[in-house]
Parts: sequence; structure tokens; C-alpha cells
Amino acid sequence: MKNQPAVSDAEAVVMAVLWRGGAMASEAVVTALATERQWQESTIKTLLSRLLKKGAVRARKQGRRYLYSPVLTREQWLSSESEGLLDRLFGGRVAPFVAHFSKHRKLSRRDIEELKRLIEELDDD
Amino acid sequence: MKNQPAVSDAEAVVMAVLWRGGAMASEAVVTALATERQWQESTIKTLLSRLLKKGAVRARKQGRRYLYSPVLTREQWLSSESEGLLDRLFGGRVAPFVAHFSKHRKLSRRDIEELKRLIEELDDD
DNA sequence: CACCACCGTCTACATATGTAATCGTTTTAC
DNA sequence: GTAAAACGATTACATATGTAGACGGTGGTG
Repeated sequence: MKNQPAVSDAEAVVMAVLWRGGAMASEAVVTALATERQWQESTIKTLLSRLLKKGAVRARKQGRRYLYSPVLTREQWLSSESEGLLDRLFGGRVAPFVAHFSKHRKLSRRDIEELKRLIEELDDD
Repeated sequence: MKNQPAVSDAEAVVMAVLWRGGAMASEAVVTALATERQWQESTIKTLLSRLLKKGAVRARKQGRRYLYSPVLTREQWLSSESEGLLDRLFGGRVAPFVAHFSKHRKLSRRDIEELKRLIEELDDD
């Protein structure tokens, strides 16, 4: 069994809809994406099929159609993508990643505040 | 002009050699990668060509051959990859990314120490 | 019951990528 | 000087991806 189903960018857009809305028919996905993407129905159907084949979503027959629901969770996806990047670029560690942003002054005031709070909480353990 | 040359995974391996070694002939790249990859010379030549076409490296003729050197810097690459991920997954912000790791207890003791130090330094500004 | 709308499936096609063999030209070694 | 070696350039080919049209079956409507 493949560890993580390797969801592509376009596929992730579809996953996002399912993560938000839970089980739904392809038509509902199409509707949900109508505004933010210029995709044809056909495109979305293809993406759903590919996600199904990859095992990232599941399809339960409901009458004449299918209800698609996510198998891969958003958290799992966030983890595999994030860890993948850290492994490839920063030796798998978080601190060097943050240090990179710090060095280039890409940390907003808000980021810094939130990071400070995070660290404090962790210290309390 | 394309903003960032979109370097692929395999291409990034070649870039890494150039970032370490500076300008070098393709043969030197092949030698450098001999241990860590099972790539044929031909493969490495192809990757160098593609990097050249993308503008990520430059080739200066030195006698009968070329010396390849990086145009895209490692820092630029780290930035575009990292920011790309943050944009796609975490609303472009660093703190939520770190929070994700924190939530899943993926921050090592060492990460936490380094993050703490980073934040302290930033506070001194 | 005939026909159309709807739905999933199949096919399509361009580009990117991973991986490599082959070609053509220029050197170099004998 | 002729053959072999070395190089970059060209061609190859499978898979993944983005994007979509065509096809086929089935259930609803008149």
C-alpha cells in the first residue's frame, strides 16, 4: 500500500471542497468550485476519479450517483506536504525553516507574536 | 520573464552540486553525484540542459566544454519553494505552519530551543 | 414506450518530469 | 591521419498532471 496518495495541486483543490463540505455528489463539488475556478464539469469529474483511484477519496453509491467523501484527511495532507518540504530542503527540521524566513525578514509581527506564544505553551509541558 | 524558474526535484539535486562546488564541467557534476545517485551521465547532461533552458544555470565555454554555474541561488530556491508551500497550505504565514507541527508533537527539543532563541533575537530589534 | 437529461467512464492531448540512448562533431592518442 | 574518446545536442519514451470532450447506460417525463 502506498503511504500517502500524492495528491496533485488541482486535486487538492477538490479535496479542499470535500474537507469543507463532507460527503457530496460531484455536482455539488462543481457548484462549490463554480466561482473560484473556470473548470468544466468534466475536469472536476476527472479529478474526482483520479482521487478515487489514488484512494484519497471514497465513493458510496447513493441511488443513481455517488457521494464522494475524503479518506485522506486535511491534517494528513498538511503533514505529508509539510514534512516533504522540510525533508527536501531543511534536513527535516522545523527550526531551520523558520530561521530562513527570519533571515529574510519574512516574519510578520503577528507571526512573531504567535510563535512566541507557541513556544511558551510548549515550555509549560 | 518568468519569475522563478521552477526547478524540479531531480534538477534540484544537480543545482545542489553546483551550489556546493561553484562553476564546474558536466563531468565534475557526474563525478560528484556518482555515489549518491545511480544516474547515467546522459541523465545529468539532460538535467543540466533543462536547467540551462530555464535560466537556472549559466554555461560559459571553456575550451571544448562548458562550465556550468548557478544563476538561481540556493537562497532564492529555498524562498520560492518555502513560500509556495506556505501560500498553498497555510495562508502564506509561518506561524500556522509551526503550529501544525506543534499540534502533532513534531517539534524536537532542539527545534524548540532554536525557535526560542530565534524569537528572542527578533524581540531585541 | 420513446427520448432526453444526467452521471460516471473512457479517451484525448499538451506539457512537465525522470531517465536514458543515440548522433554528430571535435579532439586526442597512436 | 585515422580511429577512438569526449562532449554537447537531439531524440526517446513512460508516467504524472492539467484540462476537457465524447461515449454509454439508466432513470425520469410526457
